Amino acid sequence: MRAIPAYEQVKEFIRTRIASGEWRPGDPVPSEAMLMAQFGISRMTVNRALRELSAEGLVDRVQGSGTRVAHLHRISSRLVIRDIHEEVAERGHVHTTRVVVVERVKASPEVAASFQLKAGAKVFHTVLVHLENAVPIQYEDRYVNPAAAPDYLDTDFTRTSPTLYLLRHAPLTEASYSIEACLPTAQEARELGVKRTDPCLVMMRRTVSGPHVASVARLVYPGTRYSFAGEFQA
Amino acid sequence: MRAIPAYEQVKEFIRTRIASGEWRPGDPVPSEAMLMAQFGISRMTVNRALRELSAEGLVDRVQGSGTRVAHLHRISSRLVIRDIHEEVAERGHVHTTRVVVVERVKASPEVAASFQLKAGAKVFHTVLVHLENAVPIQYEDRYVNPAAAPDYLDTDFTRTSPTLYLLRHAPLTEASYSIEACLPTAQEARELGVKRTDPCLVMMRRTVSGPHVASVARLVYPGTRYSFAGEFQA
DNA sequence: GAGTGGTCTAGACCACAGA
DNA sequence: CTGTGGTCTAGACCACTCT
Repeated sequence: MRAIPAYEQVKEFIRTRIASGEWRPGDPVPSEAMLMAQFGISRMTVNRALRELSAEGLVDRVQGSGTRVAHLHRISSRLVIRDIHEEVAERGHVHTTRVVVVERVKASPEVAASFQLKAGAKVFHTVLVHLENAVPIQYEDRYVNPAAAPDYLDTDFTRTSPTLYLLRHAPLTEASYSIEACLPTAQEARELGVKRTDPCLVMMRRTVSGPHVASVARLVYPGTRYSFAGEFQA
Repeated sequence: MRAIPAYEQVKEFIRTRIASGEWRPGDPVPSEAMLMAQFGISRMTVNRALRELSAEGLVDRVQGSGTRVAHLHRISSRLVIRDIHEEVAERGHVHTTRVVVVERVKASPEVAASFQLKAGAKVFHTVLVHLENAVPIQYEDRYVNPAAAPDYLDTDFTRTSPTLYLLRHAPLTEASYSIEACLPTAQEARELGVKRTDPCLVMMRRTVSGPHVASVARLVYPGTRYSFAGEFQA
């Protein structure tokens, strides 16, 4: 049994008033001095509560002026890079992997450019199909920079997914992605067991680890079996 | 000219060591007592620095045990609800709107359920097509809860987008979304000027404002003309 | 000048982990 | 038990806004 910290009580007090609509965007929030008196706590504690609410985007604070309920012009959500094995396991399902290609190849001009390497430099290339309860849900076509993960090809991809391997051996420092709707290529359709006319979600992802571009991946999800979902919380 | 706060200096000190790879995931971070001595500052200040790094996901703290560099199992990115007019304008392009349907209708059972209203309750319904430089980029089919925005239908949707109107009149408190790849319906294909076999990104979005579910929208983007993109930063 | 928030200190008590 | 982080206080000085 733990007491709820004072700063949490202050945050909760303010949060509920904003959520209920009692305090509307632009309205002033009681000053630190007010809240000190009202809750009978020290200013550092009130300050922490308000500072955290500000970091969460619920209030705007202006030195010399005061604290107001923020205008939620943009509410935002977190989209996370997760290991697909973990994601499937979390749904209580069985994840398996079919290995299609594992090779060391000369980089095409496009791939070389992504890695900032010379054209023709050797890179690692894997193509895997991820299955959830034996149904294909992701086609993963990935190039890996040997400088970032020299032993990548030694991995048993049926036991350790590329994402997990890379998270462990080439800690992420930065990444970028895009999500599109596309039709699958002939090979993708065949491996995923869908028709060439079935729309798919395609995520292109580029990850950076320290000084290296570590990996460039094309992840194809059958549109009929997968969606990205999330919640926004103010 | 402002001095950099002490807690920021501590954060920066730790951040650079993590980013450079000098401290790897799982490695211990100096304890609060160590950092107090090293920087010659009080514990509250060190504590603030470490607490904020923890909130940012860069370190993990365990009471009684210590602070360690976090394993970036999941790096995350912000996906933002934005007004499409603003988004197009930011690209330096011209945004226009074609109004297809503006009506007050009895809610279907599904829509009523979303709004937690009785089946057959009256709701607002709009269908718009958003164009970027005269090319359709979004088909917006939206239901709005009259309780959350009673004057919604009076809006001139060629001048104020539904998203903007709702952000102003029904401040967001919560939202959820999903993104899928689908083929467009016959009407969507016609309005967007794409073939029925052209894959589209479909975002379903549900927004909550105070006590009400404010709006449920189906946003259809031609896959050939649009993608969601973003960056991840640790 | 009065009121606001931004930062900082030097203590304190507590809960928890690990040897 | 020692060392860790979690919380809190009662002051303090400063920078800023608004009138």
